[in-house]
Amino acid sequence: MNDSGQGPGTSARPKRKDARRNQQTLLEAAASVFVASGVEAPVRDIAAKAGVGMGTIYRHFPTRADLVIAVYRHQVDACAEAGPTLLATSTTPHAALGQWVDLFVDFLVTKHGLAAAMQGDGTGFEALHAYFLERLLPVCTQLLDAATASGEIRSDLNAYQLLRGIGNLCIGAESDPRYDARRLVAHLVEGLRQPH
Amino acid sequence: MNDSGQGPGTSARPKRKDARRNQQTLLEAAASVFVASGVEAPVRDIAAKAGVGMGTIYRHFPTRADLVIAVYRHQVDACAEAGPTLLATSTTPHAALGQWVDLFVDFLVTKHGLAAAMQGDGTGFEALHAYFLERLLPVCTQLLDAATASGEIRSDLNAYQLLRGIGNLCIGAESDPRYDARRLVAHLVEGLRQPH
DNA sequence: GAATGAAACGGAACATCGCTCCGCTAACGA
DNA sequence: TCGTTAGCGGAGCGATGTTCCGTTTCATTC
Repeated sequence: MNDSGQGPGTSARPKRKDARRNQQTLLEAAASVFVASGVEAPVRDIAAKAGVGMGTIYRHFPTRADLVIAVYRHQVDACAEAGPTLLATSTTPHAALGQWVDLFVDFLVTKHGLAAAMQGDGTGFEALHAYFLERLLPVCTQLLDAATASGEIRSDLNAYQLLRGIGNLCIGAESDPRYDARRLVAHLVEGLRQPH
Repeated sequence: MNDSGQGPGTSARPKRKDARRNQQTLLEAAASVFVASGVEAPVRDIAAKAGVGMGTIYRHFPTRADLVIAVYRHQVDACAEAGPTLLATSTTPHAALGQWVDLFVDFLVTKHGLAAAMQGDGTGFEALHAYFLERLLPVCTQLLDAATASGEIRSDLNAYQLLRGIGNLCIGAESDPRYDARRLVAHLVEGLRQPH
């Protein structure tokens, strides 16, 4: 089930050479523009950077969210796969959870505007939210369950709420030196130990 | 310094009767539209609801943020003033902090999109962010200092980071039944007790 | 190596925003 | 009453996401 759930944009590889090349060019251009201007950069900028027309973008990625997903798919997958690994190699489930959360936060904080887009306020990024959830919710659930079972954590918080809380805490972290999302998240995770 | 820092939009009351009436009408229309469609509702909708032209809105409130501030000024002020009161009447500073945070969260969660707008991602709501900070940062600092002095809290988190974290956690809370911002914030505040 | 059908492209065009500008209206003081 | 001018209204501008369709280019067939 590793590659079957691919969303639109990267699922069926196009037949024609130019189409495949354009898709690759677009992914690279988008990644570059995202780094420079954030995830909410104008679509025109990405098209210009890639040297293609608007229509080409929307042909390959019907939605901006699809493009964002395609760009970050590998990293999200890596984060998802790190969960079980950490659980197996860490000293305790709680330590594994902490390290995994750090991984996730590092990912979000270094992607300009990604956290904000992910929580989508009707800006057309709902698909992005759904994708993150689909990939990371099972992993987070597994880690949380393990930590709960080991008695290290006593909390009525489920994985969805934790994930969402972490995502929220990361919003705007990349553009505000006074704000340290990592520390806030650490405090939140620390709070899991106390019941209510 | 309580009323001197009033922002644009409500400071100098206009001379002409129609202008004053329009300002009042606009505030009511805006409040109504904010409830129905959220804080990010199109300016045109508010103008239509108030039965005035676009120019009239921007004459009274140079920026969308100014309008939002004007609409919620009273409630923000009430929240700010509740801080010292709670500190005086509560059993412990930590209890006061908890109650005050609950107040703040309740306010944010019941205002559609306000939390998201407040953290402003360059959508022109920076003034809103600044206003909240100006009003609430001193109060939060006072509460946090008191709780720290009483030894109930040991944390290197400053008031800005706490406020911002709370604001972030409230984003999207009003439109997602699976997400309970109050509980997340409670966990965060609980985490303040643990150093690092 | 043409011819041809379809896939893919490009960018003009449309809808929707926030916000500005300026000709016109009507409130107010003399 | 009447002139001044604060205030009004909404067309218009620039930016943005998205769609649409005529044109180009590839892959296949003869």
